[in-house]
Amino acid sequence: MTNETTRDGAKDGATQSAVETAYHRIRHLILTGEMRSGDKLLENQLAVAIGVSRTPIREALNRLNAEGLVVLERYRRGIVADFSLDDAIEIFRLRAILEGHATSRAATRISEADLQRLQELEQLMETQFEELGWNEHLEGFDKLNGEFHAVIAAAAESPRLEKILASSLELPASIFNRYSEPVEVRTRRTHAQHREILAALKARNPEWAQAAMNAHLFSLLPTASGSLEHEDGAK
Amino acid sequence: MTNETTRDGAKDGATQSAVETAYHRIRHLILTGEMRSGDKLLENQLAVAIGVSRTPIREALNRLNAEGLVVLERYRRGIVADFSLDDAIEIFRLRAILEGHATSRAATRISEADLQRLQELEQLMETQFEELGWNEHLEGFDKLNGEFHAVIAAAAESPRLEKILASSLELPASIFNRYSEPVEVRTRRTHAQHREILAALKARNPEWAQAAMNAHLFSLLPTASGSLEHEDGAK
DNA sequence: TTCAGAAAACTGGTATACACTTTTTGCGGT
DNA sequence: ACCGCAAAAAGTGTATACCAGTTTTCTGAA
Repeated sequence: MTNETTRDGAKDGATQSAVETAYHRIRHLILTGEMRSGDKLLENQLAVAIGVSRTPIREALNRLNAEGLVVLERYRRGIVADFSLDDAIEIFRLRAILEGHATSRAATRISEADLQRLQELEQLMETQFEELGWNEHLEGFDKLNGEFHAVIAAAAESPRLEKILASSLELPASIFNRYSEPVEVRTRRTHAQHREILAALKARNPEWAQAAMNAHLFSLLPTASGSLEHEDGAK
Repeated sequence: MTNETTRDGAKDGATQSAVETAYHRIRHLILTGEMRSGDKLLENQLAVAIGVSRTPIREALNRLNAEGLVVLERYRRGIVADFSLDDAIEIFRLRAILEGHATSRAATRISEADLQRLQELEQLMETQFEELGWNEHLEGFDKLNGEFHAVIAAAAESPRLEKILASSLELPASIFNRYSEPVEVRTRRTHAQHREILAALKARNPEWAQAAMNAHLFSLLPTASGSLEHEDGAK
């Protein structure tokens, strides 16, 4: 995306460290599906491709390994992780629990500015969808959708919760699409659900907000249902 | 501890990698309180102390940073993280949610052998307590208690959940003791609670097991209560 | 084709060097 | 004594080279 040939090139204030660059680049390759499950991640190759030395590449790969996006085994070259249906189910179950909790907390803490931003983001997603149709809106949609959920996670004011959601429970888009219902059927529902979450947050109603978020997440991966029943056993 | 002068020296099967060694050593220093909040972590110093080069030390520090035990900022030397009361509350809240869920799942999945092991562990904790009294039993207790919770987490058969519990929600013992009730008051209650959790697991009752685990965790940090009420709003 | 053994490729780790920052030190002025 | 501030020292971030231990690929014979 950036036109740098050698190293940083950002004339902007804070130059990113080499690890950060490498980390984000590789992560992006995996999450967008440019690299698929099982693809080889060679340190030297990545080093020249990204324009840094092996050292920061190794750190980046280790981070991605810890996040579960890359599989590293001693003396073996790294490969892009594979996600079974069970993995996807597990991820969505945990996301439901944690993001539900986050949304509940956010309901009583979120600022007016963030509410505004959420509305704006949902608006953008909907107009983009109208303009671009079903398949071409995906790239932009993922980014906006990601920010939508990230704003809520941040509003929960629980730094560890936010970090876990951002770093341990990601699923590459390509994998998600493989297991989820087709775009055509989920898109409209997603917009409606986002609006409901937003309404619940505006109403400052934690229970509603949590329920709406849970419904949203479970609907994305139908196979993952049948567990929230357990959740209220704690009563 | 080991008498190695240069490198590995373990004649045992799988020699640990240098990063693993460094990671576990430093982590141990922090969790046991041998290093306290704010203490400096110098790469060179650790390198010679542990007997590896700077490279694996850096990887270890990065991991500990991701886990929240160490604070790293660019060009600044690392320091042992500080945990405020709010941090402790957050950690216990998240542990309650996640470990509660894990216990619920474990109830329907745990093997007889693991149940046996749990009983054994609890037995050990109680006899050690009888023999050693209140203060001297702590070192051993922490280890046994850790395994008790780890066995349950593993029995939930949710690898990401297990990893999160093991790596993102740890609190150094010294910090825990600062914020928790004094040992004298919590020890006996803990044993009773462990027994109840065990009973619920044996009864294969997910709701009971989850509730018992939640009660256990919240009782350890009284200040963290007042949030589970929200949890069943999802009904 | 299949398989074993040799060759190549790759990772994990060490050592060294150097740019860029932070941290400490020391000095001059008040 | 205390401040401010510049110079020196210490420390991290990255590059590079090199080697040992493994895995992966290649090659040639059965």
